[in-house]
Amino acid sequence: MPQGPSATDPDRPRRVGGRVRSADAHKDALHAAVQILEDGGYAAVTIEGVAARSGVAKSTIYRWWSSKAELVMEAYGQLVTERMPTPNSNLLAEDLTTFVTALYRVAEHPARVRALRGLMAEAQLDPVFAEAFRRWVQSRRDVLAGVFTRAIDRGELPAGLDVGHAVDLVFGPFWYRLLVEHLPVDPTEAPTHVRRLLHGLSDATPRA
Amino acid sequence: MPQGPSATDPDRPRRVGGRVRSADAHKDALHAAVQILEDGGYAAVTIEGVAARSGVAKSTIYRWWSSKAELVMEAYGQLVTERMPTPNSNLLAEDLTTFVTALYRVAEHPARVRALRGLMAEAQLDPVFAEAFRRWVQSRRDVLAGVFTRAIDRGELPAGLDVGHAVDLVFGPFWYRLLVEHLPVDPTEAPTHVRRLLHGLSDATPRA
Amino acid sequence: MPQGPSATDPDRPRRVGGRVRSADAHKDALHAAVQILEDGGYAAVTIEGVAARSGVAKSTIYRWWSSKAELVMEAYGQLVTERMPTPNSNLLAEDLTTFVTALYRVAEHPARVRALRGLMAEAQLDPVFAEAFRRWVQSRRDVLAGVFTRAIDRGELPAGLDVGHAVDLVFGPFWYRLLVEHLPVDPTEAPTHVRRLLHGLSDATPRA
Amino acid sequence: MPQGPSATDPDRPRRVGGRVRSADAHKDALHAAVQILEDGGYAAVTIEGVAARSGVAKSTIYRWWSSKAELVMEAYGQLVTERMPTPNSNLLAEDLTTFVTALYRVAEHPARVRALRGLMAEAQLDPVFAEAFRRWVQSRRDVLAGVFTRAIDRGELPAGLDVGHAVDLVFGPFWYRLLVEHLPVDPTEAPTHVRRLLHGLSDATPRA
DNA sequence: AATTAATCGAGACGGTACGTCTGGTCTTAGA
DNA sequence: TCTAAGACCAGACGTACCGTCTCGATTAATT
Repeated sequence: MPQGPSATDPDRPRRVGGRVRSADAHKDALHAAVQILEDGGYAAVTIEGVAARSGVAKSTIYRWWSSKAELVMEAYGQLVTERMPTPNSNLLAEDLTTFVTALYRVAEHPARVRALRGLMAEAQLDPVFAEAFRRWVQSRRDVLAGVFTRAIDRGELPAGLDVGHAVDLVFGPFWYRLLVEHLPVDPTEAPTHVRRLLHGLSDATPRA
Repeated sequence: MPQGPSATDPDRPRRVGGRVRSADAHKDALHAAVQILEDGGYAAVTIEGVAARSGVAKSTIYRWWSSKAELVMEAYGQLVTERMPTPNSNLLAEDLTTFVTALYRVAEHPARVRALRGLMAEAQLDPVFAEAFRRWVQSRRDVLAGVFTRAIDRGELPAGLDVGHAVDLVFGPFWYRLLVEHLPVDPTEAPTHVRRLLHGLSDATPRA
Repeated sequence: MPQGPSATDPDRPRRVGGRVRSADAHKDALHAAVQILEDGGYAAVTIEGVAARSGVAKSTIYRWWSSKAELVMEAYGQLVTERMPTPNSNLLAEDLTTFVTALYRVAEHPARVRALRGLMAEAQLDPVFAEAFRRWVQSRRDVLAGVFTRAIDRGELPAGLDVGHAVDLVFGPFWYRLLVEHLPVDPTEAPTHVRRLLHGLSDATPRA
Repeated sequence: MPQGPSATDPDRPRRVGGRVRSADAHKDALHAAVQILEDGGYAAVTIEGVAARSGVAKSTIYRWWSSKAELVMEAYGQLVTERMPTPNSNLLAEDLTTFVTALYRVAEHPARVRALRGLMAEAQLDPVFAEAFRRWVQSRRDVLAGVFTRAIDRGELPAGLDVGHAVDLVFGPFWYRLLVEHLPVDPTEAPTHVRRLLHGLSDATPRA
């Protein structure tokens, strides 16, 4: 999503003849989707509703996005992604804290939270979309995996570390709170969480 | 959910007059819901379909459950709950390993995984259901929180531990893998995960 | 309906033991039916609604009336019937005018009109009720047929007169206007209508 | 009904874009409605059933007809209408006999009788439909009113004749017998009925 | 006084049909 | 060739009543 012109990029060169692709229709549909999402949450977004609000025909929307999730993903995924840092100091604790703080900050934007939750929901219901969603998630995971790998290279972490599990220990609790809302996601807790992660539950001095 | 007769309990006493509640209808509807869920996933469950398959009238189903999510939740929540242990040895590592292993074993039953994923999805789309779902999740969290609290009492964990976060470090990665399926949930990895949790990512000897 | 104790007569003798029929329940149900009818028209009358409004159980209503039409018929049919005269002067024109005027006066009571129209509608939809309705209609026709027969006996009408058709020429236009409402039913027009009937459309002096 | 393209006319011009109205769907729905009507009577007609039998989607039926009465009216109203003559000899008796005979012949087709009775019933229960029904009835009345008006112009009937009442004296008894079924509607009786109408009940020689 | 029988209310049951809604496909007119 | 409009089939939604059916409680007349 962040890299290169997507298949639905309205500015891509036309192949042969025919009416030129309407950049307005594309933009209008995305805009309407975002508006409805912020107004009424993910469940309120329907292709029908986006078509009505944007003035873009239903069939045109179906031509460019295979489901409302794809549409919302294009509208919001990038938005969420572009603000995430790729920290690279020479200190794991610092890199992690930077990353986790930025991650937790997403929760400060209710519309983005609604979007993320909606996308996760859609991934559960539609296997085809799940595939696209998983790819996006993986791209996010790769960034964090890089942080851990570099720490291993520097000798800050044991060579045998299960990086996949380490990444899950960061994203897992984040998503879990986002989805269940049993506890708030609070950026100020990020440093504490990072320390707990590095030194374990048994460690007596997480605030040292 | 585990405690006391629910509002839909067919055995609750009648208030005054009226035909007695049919335990069969209750049971049949739940059973049909579970069957359809296991056959075709959560999205395949419809009130219409449950009525048709169970022979219970649609109106009867609506009388007792306000949505298919409530219905599936009653059918599956209980099923999942009753298989989860409440470990209570005097060793945290042992209790945790027991709990996490049992938790990860849920992933060995594809139908249950489908159910859990569907319930989580529904919670994202329907705020009313989210409330019920959160209560169920909390009841599961409470069990694990008890394990941690007892460990603190025994001095195995620092008194200042954020128990909520500790619980999230167990359930978060589990749900995350369940929902995204980027990596398998493997019960044999449970001991490793527990050791990582207790001693931190920096610890060099998680397999000690 | 006017003659003899009906099957639903609350005063009929009980066979052996048992709780005595509740006159209140009977009265309350009829009363509620009339109220709903006057509020919202015949289509608004439902057994469910009558039960709710009257506090009489649905099963009790079904015990005494086989359909809402029977119920409305008992509540309204008698009311309509009892006001109709059985004129018997020695002058056909006078008898007819008396009868027709009384008949047309029914239209002055909107609730009775609604009831009659509803009963006629029900008779079209439910063959069983149609039978009962036809009997009631016939009892009304018999009264008028008597008027004509006596006029024939007195020599005021030809012996070969088709009395059935004569009766239809009175009730037919009345019902027709009641049901279609293309023209009002006006008691003051009764004398004119009677004269037209007796002397024919060709007659030049109906107002003589 | 006879004049101009109706709102449900499948041949009316489209405004701008959009898929063209399916004449098949229109025709199939009407056909299924007629079939069900002839099979089981008016009460057996349901939108659900028409949809199932015709293969036309329920939503499509609702797009074009607001109720089953509108649908049946379109299917049957026209059928009944087109067979009715507009007689115009120079003799009232002849015109009337022609008209009444044709009218009474409708009773020879049980399916049409069922349709007419059902439409009349619906008009009693649904005020919106009643309006449409009244318009159709009025168009039928106008034909007969024309017969009377021409007779007045020719001097065959008195100038002061209440034409509305005269029309009622023809249609009233017809509908009354159709709806109550206390006596058959017999086309061979048409001449007698016409003579009675023209010369009055008192006339001794209706068969002259 | 106990028994018996019919009533009453309440309300659950399986059903049918309602009219609405969304989804995804298809077909046209016009740019 | 593409867009916008909008009709089409499909099928689930949640609601309203239907007519039937248990229930426990009540109410006489009969033993």
